[in-house]
Amino acid sequence: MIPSLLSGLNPEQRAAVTLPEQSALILAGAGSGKTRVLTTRIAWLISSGQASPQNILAVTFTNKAAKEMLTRLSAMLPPSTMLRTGINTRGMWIGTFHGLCNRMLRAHHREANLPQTFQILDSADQLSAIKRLMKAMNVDDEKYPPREVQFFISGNKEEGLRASEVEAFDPYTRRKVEIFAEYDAQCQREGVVDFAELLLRCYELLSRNQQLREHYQARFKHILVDEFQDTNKLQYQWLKLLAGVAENRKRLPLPNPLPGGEGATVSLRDDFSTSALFAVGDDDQSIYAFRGANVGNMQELLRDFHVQNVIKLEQNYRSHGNILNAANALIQHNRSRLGKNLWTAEHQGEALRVYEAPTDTEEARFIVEEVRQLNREGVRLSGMAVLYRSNAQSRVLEHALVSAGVSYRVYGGLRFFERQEIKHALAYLRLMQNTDDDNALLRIINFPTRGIGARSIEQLQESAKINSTTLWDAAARAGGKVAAFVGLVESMRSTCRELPLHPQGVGRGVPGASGSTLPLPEIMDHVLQHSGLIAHYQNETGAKQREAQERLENLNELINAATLFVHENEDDSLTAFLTHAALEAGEHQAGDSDDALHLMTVHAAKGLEFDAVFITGLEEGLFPHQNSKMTDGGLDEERRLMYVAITRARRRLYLTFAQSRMLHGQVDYSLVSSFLRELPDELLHWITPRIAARNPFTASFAPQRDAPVAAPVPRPASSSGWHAGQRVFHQKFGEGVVLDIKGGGADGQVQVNFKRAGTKWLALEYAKLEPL
DNA sequence: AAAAAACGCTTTTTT
DNA sequence: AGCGTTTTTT
Repeated sequence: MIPSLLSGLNPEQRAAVTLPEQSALILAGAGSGKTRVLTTRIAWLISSGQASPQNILAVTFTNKAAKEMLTRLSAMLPPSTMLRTGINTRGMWIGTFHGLCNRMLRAHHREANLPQTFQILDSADQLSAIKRLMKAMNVDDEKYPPREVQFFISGNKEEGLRASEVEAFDPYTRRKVEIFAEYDAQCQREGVVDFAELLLRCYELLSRNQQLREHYQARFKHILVDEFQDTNKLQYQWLKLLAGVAENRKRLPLPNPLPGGEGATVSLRDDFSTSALFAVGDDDQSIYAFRGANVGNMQELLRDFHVQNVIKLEQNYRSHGNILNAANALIQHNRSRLGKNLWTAEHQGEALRVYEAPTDTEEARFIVEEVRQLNREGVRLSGMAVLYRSNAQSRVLEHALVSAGVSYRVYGGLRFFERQEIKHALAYLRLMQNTDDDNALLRIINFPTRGIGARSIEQLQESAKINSTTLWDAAARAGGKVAAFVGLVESMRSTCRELPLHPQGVGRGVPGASGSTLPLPEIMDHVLQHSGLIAHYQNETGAKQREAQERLENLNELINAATLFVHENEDDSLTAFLTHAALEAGEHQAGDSDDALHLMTVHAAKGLEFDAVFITGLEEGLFPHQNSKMTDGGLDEERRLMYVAITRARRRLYLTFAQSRMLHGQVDYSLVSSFLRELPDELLHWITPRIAARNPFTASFAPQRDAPVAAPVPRPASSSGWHAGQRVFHQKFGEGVVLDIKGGGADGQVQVNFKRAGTKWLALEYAKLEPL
């Protein structure tokens, strides 16, 4: 049985899977069988009797990854085994950091000082809560942009800091700290937690409650972490705490000298942690530094856990040689890597195809053509992916795909549970369940409109403030239309009867709330009908009718989602569903079975693979993104992103870019991405003429001149010898592209986007621009 | 109070 | 360009 688990693994993979019960770091390159190693490790621990499912805690970054791990595990631990030894996957805890923390907080909500039915704020909810608070505090939102405050709060929480712990040396920061503190107080009053709070609260729960901490430390002897390079400081602290590592060396120096003195022979693991941490990651695929991921955790891990076992998985099973070589060549431009080079036993395969389009529309058209051609040649649509840096780029692609009749699916972007109509519907449910949720109340008190205007709402807020109660309590004391609203929610609540507060056991799934509750889909249906949401959209006419129709379909889909949820989950309570909606906003997708082309951002593509991949918009300023150049190490992160993109492809890879692109409502002209230039020439096959070898004056997009032979150095003293989109060279600033021209003649100016120096206005008279 | 129009702001990536 | 917010109109 065990041999069969290990068969087919290469020596390194096998070594990783069968490591002794110690902490380890597995440096797993793209396509090196990372997930396989992780799941096989778990299966091996269990089937060799070293651990029972209860001893396993596995952390992933996406719900999708968690699900896949579970699926693979059930396949690895055959049913017969499961029956004979009573093994199933139930005892394991597998999920995202947020999911696992949520689970712990629900189980110990009392100890964590939370209502059992606490709600989770997504980023948008959080932002509106902050805006509301700032208004109440009379904070100038010009001086303190709510987005920045949100970033400040979440950023600090992800560093493990509460407002009281943030160091503020200037008045500006001090004010933000005040808002931070007030915000937390407001969340506490309203019984809601944001994403970062889930983690921080769980961390604090474990660190303050010795009994609980020891319970979980004793239980989870094996902690396995996927995508370890993406963990932030707080997540790492959480892992250390759970694994029984002294969480803060500064305050809590390491374990007392061992009995027997320095040379005592006690196993290392017992010294530094109570559990074995098995971390799998790839520093080259760290692409979430922008939201606090700390690659440095890999180094810390080696130290804190005294890791002796570092195993590199460098054999790639996914891509052809040329693709890997390109990836390797690119990533070598990054400094401070742990060092790793992928290789493959596969043949070189074909060269990477490079295409330069005059416009983004043309780029899209080309891609669609190639997709169709490949499809005719037998490549399934679902085996191909079009990747882009930012979501905004999908529009043009979608347009081209629609007109060509190619079926496609966009991943990410506007998520199902983030649509307005869905959030409205969920807000009713949230309010019914937790009347303290002011966010939810404000969202729906006048939607659909029921004659409660800004004035009345202000009065409610006043009254709530004076009596220091929630808005709901204030509303309950009001009369007129507000009273009618309160009555409406009350009546919906009593019909659905989610009232009984069912106790939740430690670490156990919660069965649906006793028989007194209406089934979830019926609750949903009832609320949609009686809240007036359905009627509201049905009554929509004119220009908005189409949109309303779509919203109605989405609301209908919400009922389907609830039905599906009830079927798939043991805990089918309303709370569980609302949690699902907040934590897995992107999971719900209809029509999974169709063969459709994949459209997604590069970020979203991590962990996936395709026969053919298109990396689009390879333009300086877009990919690498302009903003990345402002931040330290930003360009390196962009390069890792490109590395991720390249390594998604199995057999064929297209790299495309456009000279001009409609972005934010105006046409942008950019140079080709520097990443493209970092790839070795011999790996590239230019479908359009290669840039470096081309004479710009003969290229299709170059200015058409009447006398191309004359004037080798055109001094544009005369009117517009320049046009937007033209490539130029400047003595000091180097290469650039003309963006705009102001005036003609001697005092004319041109705006140029320089590759190195950014965008500048130059006087034509002095700037000796040369065409390129 | 609701709808329409004007304004202006952003717009990288996401659990 | 699209979206959310604010102002104006009905």
